[in-house]
Amino acid sequence: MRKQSVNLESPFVHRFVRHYQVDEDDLKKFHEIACREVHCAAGDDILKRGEKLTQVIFLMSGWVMRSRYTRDGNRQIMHILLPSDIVTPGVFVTTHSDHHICAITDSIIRLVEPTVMQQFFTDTRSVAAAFWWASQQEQGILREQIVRLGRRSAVHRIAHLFLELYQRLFLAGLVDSANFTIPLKQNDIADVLGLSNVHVNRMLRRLVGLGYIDYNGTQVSIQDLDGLASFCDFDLSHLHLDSTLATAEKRGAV
Amino acid sequence: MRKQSVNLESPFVHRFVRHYQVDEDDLKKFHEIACREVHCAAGDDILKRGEKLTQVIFLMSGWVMRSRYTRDGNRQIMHILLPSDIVTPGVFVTTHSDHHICAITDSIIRLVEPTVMQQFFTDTRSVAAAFWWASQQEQGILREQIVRLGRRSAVHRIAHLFLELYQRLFLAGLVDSANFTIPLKQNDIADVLGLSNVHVNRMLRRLVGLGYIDYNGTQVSIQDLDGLASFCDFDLSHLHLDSTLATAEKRGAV
DNA sequence: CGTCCTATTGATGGGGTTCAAGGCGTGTGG
DNA sequence: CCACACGCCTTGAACCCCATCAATAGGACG
Repeated sequence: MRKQSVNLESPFVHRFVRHYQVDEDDLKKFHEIACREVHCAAGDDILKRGEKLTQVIFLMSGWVMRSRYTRDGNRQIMHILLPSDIVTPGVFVTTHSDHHICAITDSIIRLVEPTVMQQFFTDTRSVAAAFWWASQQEQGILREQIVRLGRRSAVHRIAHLFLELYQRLFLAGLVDSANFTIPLKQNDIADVLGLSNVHVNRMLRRLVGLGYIDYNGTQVSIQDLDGLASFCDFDLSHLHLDSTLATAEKRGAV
Repeated sequence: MRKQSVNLESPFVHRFVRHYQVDEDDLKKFHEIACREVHCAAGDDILKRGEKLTQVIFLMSGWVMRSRYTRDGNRQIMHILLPSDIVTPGVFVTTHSDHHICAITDSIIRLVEPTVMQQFFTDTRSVAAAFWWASQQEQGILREQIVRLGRRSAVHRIAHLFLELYQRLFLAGLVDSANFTIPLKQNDIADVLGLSNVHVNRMLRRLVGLGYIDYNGTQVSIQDLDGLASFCDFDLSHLHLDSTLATAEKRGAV
């Protein structure tokens, strides 16, 4: 994994300072918190279904996924975690995980003791609020995923997913122009979107054919951001951004 | 809406005291909290998409839903709220709602000022933890909904949904035996499960034909709980119950 | 230079949608 | 008290999106 674009600062700083009203100095304290940093290789399980986790986990770099398997062996990827996301389902209550959490790429995660975390949250309320906001974002993304699966066609699902990933990478400061490296195989995309890998392939070809994106298997380049957003009925209200900030910057970045 | 079964105590008490380690006296304080109680009629909007809500809302009685509409007018019901659920997407951070919240049946909701709520949570940590747990449950349910939509067939989706609703009603003490009143039209079920109303009708008939359930449009009666659970690959780990308590009581209740 | 993994493309079939018509119960007004 | 309307359920028929099966191609890697 080579570094993408200008990412000298932590994705947390980018997301929470630039896109939420958190004081940069407060957030810096988060990086000095007592923790254990762990490097995961692509494919590593971070937390298996049924395991009980006693630490709060944050994703510093790399892509991670939450998934479930049905009895007949089909996989559903429910959510994709990007740098600056909270990996642990619950920050306070640690229950047995109801799903797998697995590294898609090589990743770096940070493990924090719940007591440390709670102390930090009481000391630094602004950051606590920011993580609340992040958790609201994840819920919004989950709900959007439900709409995608329930009421959108295959082409639209793919386009919609790409726009969401792009937007979230943008929030974390991991892309500047409208293209990004996607570490998902077509098979993975299929398992995110409830489709077959074959059909994902065909619809990807169609999106390219329509001129909306370029795609070569590892790199997604969105040719027509607004056009694609309109094509697949994408909007970003579920990310709970202040005003239209992100949209404005998004346009600026094209 | 006539009262269902033995529901003399609050659904909150039933859910959090009987199925979570909350002290009953602590939880009683929740019912004495400063609040405004509002009665909603079936069909009333509680919160429209885009509106900003400044109060924390709890559902005391009735069924409520979260939904979204796509550009072409299709509705996706993302989540169904039952008594004892938290209606407000976030307890602390109040953002603009990214979805509609609407009463399915006549309902009673309780509005609490965020400051009051925060004070209550700091005073009564055990209840704060319980609501954290509830919020984790909702996330688990959302993820389960994603699996349902992405990787299950129509019959299985319906069966799976019915079992989940039953289980949640059971947690809130709103059912005793394995049947319950379902206020959802077949059209609503279709919009929960990403199907057409026509196909929902046919698959409901099939479930009845297979002997798994009885269904007359308003009443669902599960004939073979374990058989149905096995049929549609249902398990309740996403509800984060302590041990197999609920399963045991479920069996006892049949 | 073979092996493995992923992408790609064709052919076939099925689960589910869509369109359309009819039935049934309930309420409502003449 | 009947007639009509309306909402919801039900059933049939045609069609289509997408899954499945299968075979080929194209790297990456040892």
